[in-house]
Amino acid sequence: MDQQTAGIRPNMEAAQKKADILKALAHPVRIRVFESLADGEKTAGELVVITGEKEANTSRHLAVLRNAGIVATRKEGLNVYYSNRMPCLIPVLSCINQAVCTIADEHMKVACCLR
Amino acid sequence: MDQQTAGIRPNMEAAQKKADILKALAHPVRIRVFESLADGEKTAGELVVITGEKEANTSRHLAVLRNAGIVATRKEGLNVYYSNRMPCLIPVLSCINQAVCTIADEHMKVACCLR
DNA sequence: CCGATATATTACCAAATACTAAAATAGTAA
DNA sequence: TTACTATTTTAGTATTTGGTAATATATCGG
Repeated sequence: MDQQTAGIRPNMEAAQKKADILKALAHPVRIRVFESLADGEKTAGELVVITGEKEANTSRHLAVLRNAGIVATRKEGLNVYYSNRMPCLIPVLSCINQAVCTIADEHMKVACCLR
Repeated sequence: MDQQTAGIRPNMEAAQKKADILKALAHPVRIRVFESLADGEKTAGELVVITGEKEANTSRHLAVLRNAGIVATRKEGLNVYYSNRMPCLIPVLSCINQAVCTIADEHMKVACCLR
């Protein structure tokens, strides 16, 4: 059945997988986490500070990123270090930011992202 | 309060906006719609066929894309034509696809995206 | 006006997601 | 062992999202 469906709608399965990655990134806390990992691994505790969220909440968001395969973890002593396992997604967020700016510019007629 | 918060956590507002764009894309039906608009505008009816979903459901997904500012609409007679208003997001989906392939390769130890 | 067609919206329910407090796990060190 | 720290998990609830059927809106051709 899966193969037949795939024959009829070849992009369905792929679209689902892409959606899974996008969903994993589609939360402000997870975006902030992921962006902050661009310059190197950080412990869960450091990420709690960066997000400004409660430990449990940050931990759950980290689990989402980990389950999606976007970040890797490494345990050292008491600490768990998180790192970016999918560097190709960094430019994606820049593109998204461009889109945000395009929309903002159209809405407010002001240049919002000069840099 | 918003400005103070922005001072403390400068990326929060931006992260929220990026998340809004990502969320708008993070659904297989919407991904398929958006990808199919890469080669030109299509009517809502054509998109219903492409998605294989019920009209009402496709329409709701189209509304999500429209509200996010990702697609534009143009009415001509009875038809509503949808078009990509954010072409910069097309390469984003290629990058996402790369990520999907990376993860798939790691999981099954098979090259999945030779195309 | 009418009926037909294309699209959008509403109302409703089920399922998924987000946040919190509390408990559990795991490592370290005394 | 006990105590302490870092992190994760569980359980609870609240909010959001997704799908469907029914209804509504809009445009065209008589």
